[in-house]
Amino acid sequence: MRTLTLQGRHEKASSRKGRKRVEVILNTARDILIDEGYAALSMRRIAKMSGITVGNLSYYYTSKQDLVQDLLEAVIQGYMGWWDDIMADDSLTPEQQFAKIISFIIDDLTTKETTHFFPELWALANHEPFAQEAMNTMYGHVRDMLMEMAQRINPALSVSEREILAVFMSSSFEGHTMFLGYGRRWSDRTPQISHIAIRSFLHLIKTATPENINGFDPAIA
Amino acid sequence: MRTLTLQGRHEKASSRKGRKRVEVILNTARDILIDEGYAALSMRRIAKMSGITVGNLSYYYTSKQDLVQDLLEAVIQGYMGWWDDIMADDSLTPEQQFAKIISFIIDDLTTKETTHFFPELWALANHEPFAQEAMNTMYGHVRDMLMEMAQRINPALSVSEREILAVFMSSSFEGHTMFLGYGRRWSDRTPQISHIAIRSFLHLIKTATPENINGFDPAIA
Amino acid sequence: MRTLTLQGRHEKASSRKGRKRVEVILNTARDILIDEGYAALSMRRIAKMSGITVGNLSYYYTSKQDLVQDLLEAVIQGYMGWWDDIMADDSLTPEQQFAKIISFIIDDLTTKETTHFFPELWALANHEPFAQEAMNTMYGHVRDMLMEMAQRINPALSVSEREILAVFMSSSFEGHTMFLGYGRRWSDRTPQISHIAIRSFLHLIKTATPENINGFDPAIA
Amino acid sequence: MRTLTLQGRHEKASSRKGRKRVEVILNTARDILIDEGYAALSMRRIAKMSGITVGNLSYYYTSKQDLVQDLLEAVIQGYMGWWDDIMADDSLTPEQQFAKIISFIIDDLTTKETTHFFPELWALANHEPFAQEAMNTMYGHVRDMLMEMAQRINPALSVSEREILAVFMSSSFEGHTMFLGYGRRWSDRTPQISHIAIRSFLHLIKTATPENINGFDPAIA
DNA sequence: AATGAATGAGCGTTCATTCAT
DNA sequence: TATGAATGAACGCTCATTCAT
Repeated sequence: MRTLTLQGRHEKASSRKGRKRVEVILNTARDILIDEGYAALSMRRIAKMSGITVGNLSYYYTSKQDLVQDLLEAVIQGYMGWWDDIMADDSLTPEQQFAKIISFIIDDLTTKETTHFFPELWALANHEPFAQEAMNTMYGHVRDMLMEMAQRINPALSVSEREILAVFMSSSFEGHTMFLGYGRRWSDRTPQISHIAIRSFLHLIKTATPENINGFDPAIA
Repeated sequence: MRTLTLQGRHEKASSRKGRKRVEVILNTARDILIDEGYAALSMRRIAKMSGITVGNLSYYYTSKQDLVQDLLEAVIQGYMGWWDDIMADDSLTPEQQFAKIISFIIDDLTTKETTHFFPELWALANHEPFAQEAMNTMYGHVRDMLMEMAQRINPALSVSEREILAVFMSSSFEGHTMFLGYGRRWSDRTPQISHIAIRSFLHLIKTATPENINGFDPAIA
Repeated sequence: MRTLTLQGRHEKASSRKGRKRVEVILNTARDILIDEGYAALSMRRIAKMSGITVGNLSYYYTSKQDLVQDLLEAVIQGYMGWWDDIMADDSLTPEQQFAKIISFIIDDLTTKETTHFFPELWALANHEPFAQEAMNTMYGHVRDMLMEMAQRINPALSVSEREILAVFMSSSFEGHTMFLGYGRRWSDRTPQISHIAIRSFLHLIKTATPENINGFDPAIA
Repeated sequence: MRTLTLQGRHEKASSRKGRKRVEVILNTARDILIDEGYAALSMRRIAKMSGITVGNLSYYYTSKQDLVQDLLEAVIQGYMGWWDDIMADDSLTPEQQFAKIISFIIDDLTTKETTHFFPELWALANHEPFAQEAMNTMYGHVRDMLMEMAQRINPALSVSEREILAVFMSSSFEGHTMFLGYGRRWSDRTPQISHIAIRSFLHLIKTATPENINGFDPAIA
C-alpha cells in the first residue's frame, strides 16, 4: 500500500518529530478506513493503533473532521501525477500512452485500497462539503490529463468537446470500481475490460464532432 | 421520491396495521439515508421520525442489520423492472429502445435519491456481505437486461461477449453518479453525456468481435 | 431431568389446556434457569421457547415474580418426599436408611440441575423474600427428615439437640454443591465424600450430649 | 465492612488519582452487590453511586466483566491470609489453633457481606468461567490451610487423605452460609454450630484411615 | 386463551471533545 | 508534546409490562 506523506499544510508538522507523528497518524487512519470502513474510523481507534493517547491525537488534530480532511487530501495526493512519466515518454505514440494510462487506472481499481477508499469518499461527499471539494480537485486533475491526451490524439477537438469526453471517460472507469474491484465479481476480467475501454474511448475521441455530441440519431451512431 | 412498498418477506407485515407500520419505517429510514447518510441512520432516529418508540421499532426489526437489509432490498426493488415496458414497445427499433433506456438511467442519476443512495450502498458493500449480495442481485438484473438488448441489436454476439459488454456498460453509467449526480458539477450536462453514452455503447455492441475484446492493438481500435 | 408438574395453586390451571400450558411454561423456565442462569430468565425468552407470545404468557403469569415464585415452588417440590420410601423400608436398619439417604443427596448434587439451581436460589433468597420463604419451607422438610432419622438412631437426643444436628448436617451437605457439583473440581470424589459424611454424621448423632454441643473443650473432642 | 484495596494489576491505578478512583469504584460495586444483588449491579448504577459518569467509569473498566472480575478478586483477597497469625501463634496447640480458625470462619458467615457475597459468587460461577476461576483460587488457599492444620493435628495422614478431608470440611462450613447467615433463621446458633463443627472435624482428622474413607460399612462407622 | 402492538426505562458500550498537568 | 481524566450524548438492544382485539 502507498505510504502517505505529509502535506506541508499541517501546522503541527513543523518539527521532525511532529512530521513523523502526523505521518503515522494518517497512515493508521488510512488503514482503518480501508480495512474496516468509515464507520470504524474513530479518534480512539486511530490513537490506540498509532500508539498514542486520545489527548495527544487531538493535539495534532483538533477535531475529527480536521483529521479526515487531511487524510482525504493525503490519500488523494497519492493518486495523482503518476501519469506524467507516461505522457512524457516519447517512445510511445499518443494512443499508446493513452492505452497505457487507461490500463494502469483499471488495474489499480482492483487493489483493496482503491476499491474501498473511493466509495467511502463518494458517500462522504454526499454530505460533507470538504469531501466534495477534495473529490473535485482530484477529478479536475484527472480530467486535465484526459483532455491533454484527447488533444494529442485528435487535435481538432474543441475545449468543450474534450471536456465532456473527459467527464464521460473518467466517470466510466470510476464506475468499474464496484464491478472489477477487490473481491468483486468481475475482478479477473480487467484485461478484457481494459481492452474494451481503450477501444471505445479511442473511437470516441477520434470520431467526436459537435453533432454527435449534442444531437442524437441512433441511425448514424 | 418513490414510495417504498413492502416485500412480502417481512413477518410482522401480516396484519394491516403491521404492514402500514413497516412501510412508514422503511420510508423514514430511506429518507434519513438519502438526506443525511448512513452514519445518521440510527435506530433512535428512525424511531423518532417514524413517531414510534425504539422498543416498538425493534419489535418490527430485531436488529439494525435486519432493518437495513430490508431497506436495501426495498429501495433496490424500486429500481428494477421499469425497463420492461420500453423493451416491449414494438413501435421502437431495438436501437431506439436501447437509447431510451440509457437516457432514462442517466437522467435518473441526477435525482437526489439515486445520487445519494448508491454510493452509500457501494461503501456498505465493502464490509457488509448482505449489502454486497443486494448489490449483486440488482446489477445481475441490469446486466440481464443489457444482454438482452445487445442481442436484439447484434444477434451475432456470443453470451460471453454480451456479458462483458454488459459489465462494461453498466459500470460505465454507474460511474456517472458522482459527476452528473444531484448537486454535482456536471449535472446539467446529462443530455450530452447520454448522447455520448448511447453512441459509444451502440458502436461497441455493433463492432464487438472476439479479437477486439480479447486482443489489443491500439492501431486498429 | 425431572418434569415439573403443577401445583394446584395456580388459578389458570383449571382447564386441561391451561394445566398443560402452565406445565410447559414452568419446564421451559426451569431449563433456562439451569442452562443459562437467572440473568437469562426473561419473560420474552420463556415465551419464545414455550412457543407462545409474551402477551399470552402474561395471561398465565401477570408478573415475572409471580412466575418465578411458582417455578421455585415447583422445582423444590421435586426435591421433596423421595426419602419416604427409604425410611419406610423395614429391611434396613436406621443407620442403613440414613446412609442411603445421605448417599442419595450427595449423588444428586452432581447433577447439572441441582448444581445450578441451588446457588441461584440462595442468591435470590438474599433479596427476594418469596425465595427465602420457599427455601425455608424446603429445608424445614429436610430437617424434619433428618431429625426423625436422628431419633431413630439415638432416641436419647432431645428435640433441640436433634434440631441443631439437623441444621449442621443439612448445611454440611448443601455446601458440597460448589465442590462436588456438575463440572466442579471434585465431582468424581462423591464416593469418598459420601463415606466421610456418613461416618461423621453418625458419630455426631451417636455421641451428642448437651455438654459437647454447648460447651467446648478441644481436649475431649 | 472491609475496605477494598487495589490489586496492582489494574493499569489505570498508576497515578494517585486513578488509584483512588478505582478504589471508590470497587467499594461502590461491592456495596451494590452485597446490598442489592448481582442483578442490580449495573455500570450506570456503579457510576452514579461513585459520583462519576458512565463514560468515566468505562475509562477505568472497558467492560463490565473487566470490572466484575476485578471486584471478585479484590473481595476474595480480603478473605484470605488472615489465618496466618493464628497458625503462627505458638501459645496455642494445633487443636486450639484449628478451633480458633473454624470459629472465626463460622462467625464470619453471619456478616451481611459474607452471607450475600458468596451465593452470588457461586451462582455466577455456574456460567462465568472467570468467576469459577476466582472461586477455585480462593478455595485452593483455604484447602491448603486446612491440609496444613490436619497434618499438624494428625501427622500420620497421607496427602490425599488430608486433601479429601479438607474438601469435606470447607464444603461443610461454606454450606452454613444459607442457614447461619445474616438474617437467616439460625444465625443466633453460631456458638453451638461452631462447637459441633470443631468436635466433628477434629474427630474426622484424628480417626481418618484409608479404610474409613474409601470403604463403607455403616455398622462400624 | 391468545395475538399483536406498544411503551418507557434501562442495559453495556462507544463516541468526539475538553482540559489540567 | 504528551498523558490521564473526565463529560455528556448517543449508540444498538432488551426488558417487564400493558392492552385492545
